[in-house]
Amino acid sequence: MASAAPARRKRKPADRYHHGDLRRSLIDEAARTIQAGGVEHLTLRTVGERLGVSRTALYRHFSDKQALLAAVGREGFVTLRAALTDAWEQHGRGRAGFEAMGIAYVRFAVTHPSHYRVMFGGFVESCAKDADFLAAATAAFGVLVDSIVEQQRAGLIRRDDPELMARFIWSAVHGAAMLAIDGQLRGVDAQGEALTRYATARLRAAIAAGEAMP
Amino acid sequence: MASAAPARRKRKPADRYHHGDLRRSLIDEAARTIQAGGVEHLTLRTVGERLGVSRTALYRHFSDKQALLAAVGREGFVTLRAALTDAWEQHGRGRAGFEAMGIAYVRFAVTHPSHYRVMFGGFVESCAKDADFLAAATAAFGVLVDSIVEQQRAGLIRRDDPELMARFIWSAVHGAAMLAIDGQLRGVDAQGEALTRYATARLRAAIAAGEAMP
DNA sequence: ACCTGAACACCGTTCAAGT
DNA sequence: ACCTGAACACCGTTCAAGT
Repeated sequence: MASAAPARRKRKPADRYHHGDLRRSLIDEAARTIQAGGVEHLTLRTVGERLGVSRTALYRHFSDKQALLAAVGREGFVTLRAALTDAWEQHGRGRAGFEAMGIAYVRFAVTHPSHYRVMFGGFVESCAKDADFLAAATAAFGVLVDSIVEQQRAGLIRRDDPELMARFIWSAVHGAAMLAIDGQLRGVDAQGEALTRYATARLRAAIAAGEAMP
Repeated sequence: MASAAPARRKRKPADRYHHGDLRRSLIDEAARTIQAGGVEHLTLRTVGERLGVSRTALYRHFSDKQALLAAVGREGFVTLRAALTDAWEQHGRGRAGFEAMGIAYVRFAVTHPSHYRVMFGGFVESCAKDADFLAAATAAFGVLVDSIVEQQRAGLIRRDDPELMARFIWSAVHGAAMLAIDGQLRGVDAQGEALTRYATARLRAAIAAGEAMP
């Protein structure tokens, strides 16, 4: 990353025939490229070149470009899940924690826009194809569902179907994140902070405890 | 569209040197291809071939592929705007109309998933580049803002900043649409109907008239 | 003005061959 | 097992040339 001379690869340890952990390196390099220039700038040739490896070496570790993208997306979901869990637990697993989750979610999207697009943009064709990708996404979603169940038990929010509630909340926050990323929020509030604040406040009102709706 | 013989183009009227309205045909054909197989299946060569035209003829009408996609996306926003206006007006410009707008929105996305993705997927690079695209998107958004202002005047909903309220509502509905398109809503409710119904009901509660929040 | 055809600089992917 | 190098079938885009 910080190496200045591009054509130099003559160090002793790195020059062995077998690359240390090429799979890991490929994912990292792909993620870096995507973060820097968007998915459309990711080419297998460049990523191989940057790692000092043939452009077909990748096929030992991934079935095709899609699979590499799926792996990148999967890691995004792992990171997102960690961020959500953190927010929820650091803020007392209650109303404040729930709001913090929403803010953390949008912040993740805004700071990793291209990564976020790989996760949701449909680049991973009918995600169902990649089991790992789907599992990571489901796990991230699970954090939200769990927090909803917990709040229901504490009498903080309505007792509607937790899955349905989670989808609704996710929709709203995901939508805010997308609008922020897409630059639809021009001028003031380009980062979507005001929108996120307003959205979490209104969502709280929307799901406040009351009679259940079966 | 219904022509069976592929290699036959010898009819008298269609054989003139100048194509009738190539720009229109290009947009239509591109939209058709996208609807059928997704954006990634759109190639300029095929679209030209299908119209019986050189693959470079397109450059007389669009600066590049991006510009063609922007035109397709623009038309999507025009259609969406019409659908929203219809729903709003056909259902009495009130609470029912507002709900109908949400349902119409998700229905548009679900019935034109690939088209919807072109509009929001970031394929049109930092949409700001294409003025027509942006104008059409803003116009569609305007229908929502107008309906909010009208409902505020009628005392039906809170008097928060209409733009902010519109962004919040849009976020929620856009998010539901994306989840439905992405196939994240597997099994039951694959079309997102239950989610949309629940979302509109909860959103109504979220923005119900009350003390304003400046 | 509008369109063509050849050419250019790229892609992802395959496959026999190397170590 | 892991990687290479040449080859294949594609792209979008350009540009001189045709009508």
